[in-house]
Amino acid sequence: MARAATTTDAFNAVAESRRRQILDVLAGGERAVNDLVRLLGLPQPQVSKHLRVLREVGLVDVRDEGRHRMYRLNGRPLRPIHEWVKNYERSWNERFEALDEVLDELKREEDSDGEPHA
Amino acid sequence: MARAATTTDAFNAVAESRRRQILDVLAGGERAVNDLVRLLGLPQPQVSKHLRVLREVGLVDVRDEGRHRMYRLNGRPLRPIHEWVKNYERSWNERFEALDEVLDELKREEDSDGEPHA
DNA sequence: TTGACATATACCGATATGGGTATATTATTT
DNA sequence: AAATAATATACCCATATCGGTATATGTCAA
Repeated sequence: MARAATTTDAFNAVAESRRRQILDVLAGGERAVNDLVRLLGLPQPQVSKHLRVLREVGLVDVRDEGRHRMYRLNGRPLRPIHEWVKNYERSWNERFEALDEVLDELKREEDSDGEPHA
Repeated sequence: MARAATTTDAFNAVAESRRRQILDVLAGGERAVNDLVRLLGLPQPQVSKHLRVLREVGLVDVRDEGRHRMYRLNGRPLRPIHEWVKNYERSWNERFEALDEVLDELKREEDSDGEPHA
């Protein structure tokens, strides 16, 4: 087996920064493909391919409008990411890190227990 | 170019669910590799390889303790993920989605403006 | 020193990827 | 119907991946 398909997960789909950029643009409202092409400065086929991935994981919805295809954000599949990562929020708090260092200190003392304080 | 290296980002590193599992275990405290092997039921080489990736993106720290290597969580690199994804939080709120539908409704009416109501 | 334990790495295979370029598909205007 | 615009897809390539298995490295014990 190789790496999990990009279409497996929102996790995998969103690992690509271009796709995050696309979502960031769409967060400002519906857009046609060419708008995205212009705004992101990417070749059109790439944009279409990224949009396909995003669509397959449900992160965007499409709507036909004349000869345009309007893509719209659907953030729902991002929820599991948020749920997962938010549990780690405290781990980058300063207070937590301070506590962490204290624990390190204690651990170090414990390690050198009984040895002379060189 | 192929897909971005797993060691590029926390985004990429964490796209793999096994690595998320490892972090979840380490959230409970420092662990030796074999502990992780037992707890996750994965072959040891795989665990070591995943730990390498996590180390390279700074998500874990290592400490030598005798013939054990103790791995510890460092959540800091997850912060950008949290920062990014939290901006989409409102997009899966029910209220927001309700608003969204209203806008759809308006858009549809606008589209059929002037045409006979078939 | 020898042996046992803990961990890391090397190697192999299959696979999906992202980028590029060309072309197909579909819709619109004239 | 023909030309044009908007978008999707088909190919090709190079590459890093994960899984598996074997082995190297390092540390402690007897």
